[in-house]
Amino acid sequence: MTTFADLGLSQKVLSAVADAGYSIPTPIQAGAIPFALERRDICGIAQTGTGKTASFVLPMLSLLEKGRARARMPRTLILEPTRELAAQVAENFEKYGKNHRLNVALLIGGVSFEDQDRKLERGADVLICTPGRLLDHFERGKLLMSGVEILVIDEADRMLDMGFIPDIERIAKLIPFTRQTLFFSATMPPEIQKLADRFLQNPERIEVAKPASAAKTVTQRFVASHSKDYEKRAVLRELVRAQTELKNAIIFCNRKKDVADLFRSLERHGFSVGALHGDMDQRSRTTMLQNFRDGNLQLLVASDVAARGLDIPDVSHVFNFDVPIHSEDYVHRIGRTGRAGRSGAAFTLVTKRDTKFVDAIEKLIGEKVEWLNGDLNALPAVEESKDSERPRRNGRERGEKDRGRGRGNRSAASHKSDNDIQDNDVQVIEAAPARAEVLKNERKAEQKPQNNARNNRPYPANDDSRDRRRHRDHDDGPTPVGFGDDIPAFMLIAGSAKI
DNA sequence: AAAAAAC
Repeated sequence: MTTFADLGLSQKVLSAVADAGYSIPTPIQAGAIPFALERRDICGIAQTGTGKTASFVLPMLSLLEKGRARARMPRTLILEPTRELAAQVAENFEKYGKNHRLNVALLIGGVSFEDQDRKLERGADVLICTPGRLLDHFERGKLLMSGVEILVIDEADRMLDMGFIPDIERIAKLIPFTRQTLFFSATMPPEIQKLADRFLQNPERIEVAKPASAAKTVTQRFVASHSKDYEKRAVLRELVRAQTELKNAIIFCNRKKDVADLFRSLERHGFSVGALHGDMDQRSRTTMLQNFRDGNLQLLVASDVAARGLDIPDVSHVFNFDVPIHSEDYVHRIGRTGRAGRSGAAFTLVTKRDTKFVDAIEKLIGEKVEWLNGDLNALPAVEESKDSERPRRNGRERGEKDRGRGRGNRSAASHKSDNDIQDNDVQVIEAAPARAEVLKNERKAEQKPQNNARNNRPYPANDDSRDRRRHRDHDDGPTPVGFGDDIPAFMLIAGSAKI
């Protein structure tokens, strides 16, 4: 059997790999590493979860042992489609490069130029970049690409989706054509093949089988829901609470706004939850992801920025709050669970307007997905509850009224949009006649300009009350935002004070 | 019906 020692990697690399606990390379690693070490171009067709990153990081480390970087003249360049992926590759260089003295610079947007400039000035052996920030540095004259010996283009199909190809072409023109190019893509449709032909010279093509199709290890279920957001949120909460084996979960929404809304709603309902989408500031993105990885957050509400490539081991559940519009995204999303042969569960909320996307998904995965509690036809008509003649005006959960812990008239004006979300969650379940008003509120909330400070930082970065909150009884009802469990006494007296 | 990425 092939081991890492058979691939021609340097001792320094081998020892770091051994320290990380690996001895047997994955197929893409066994296939790509020997050719990469011979300075051949590579066209790798591999999905995430196949060990693709190490298949270029390890040989690059070996090759970089000869020579040193000069100021503003990086020796190698790795292009990634998202900031998180770039950061992840940088972590791989840390891990496997611990016996090396290489300068690695992570050039991504959303963070200050200063540190990045300093690293470029000092001479970077490895640049790991998102295209926009790299070109930004280049245009500011901080960077010469004429010394680049190895270029890695990762996730090429996704780069194409995201419209990065013109940037990539531009960058490639700035690098000597004598370079070595390592090109990776999860899929190889004709337009990607054309790209590969342009960037690569006599490449060695390595294609690995898809990891065991998600259908095998992931239990998939559709869950019928009415289509209003507050109804979907209620269905989701029930679904999450009903899971006995839930360790942690990613909840996908199609839109950034819905990520923010659902995050706030879940947080207010006492869940241990984080959020991740591309309009959040980079610091929050990094913190959220780290906290989720570390187990400090149980749920992560995310846009498709988290659907592919991010290495979050051991996610027990995936919930699709929205049915993805493109069926391939469904496969990527549920691929976040059931990794490495472990079992996983994926639930998708489906409303009447989603039927054609659901059909496309079933066609793509080649099987019918079971419904959890009956399909859309079994969906009861919108419930009317007994105390519907008394629509609630504040954010108190059903059954909470005797607890003396309502939010009173707090923030009636100051946190309007937050209250709208809360109220909708509650009112509509209980009070169908209040629907007209609720709809009006929802519309108002939607028209309200986005409050950036709030959206970008769904919670204060160092707020450790989250950790305590996850141990709360989840049926406790809404938590006043910003206090965690440390609620000032005066707030516990219903309706006592305006804040 | 979207998301992602530069300031």
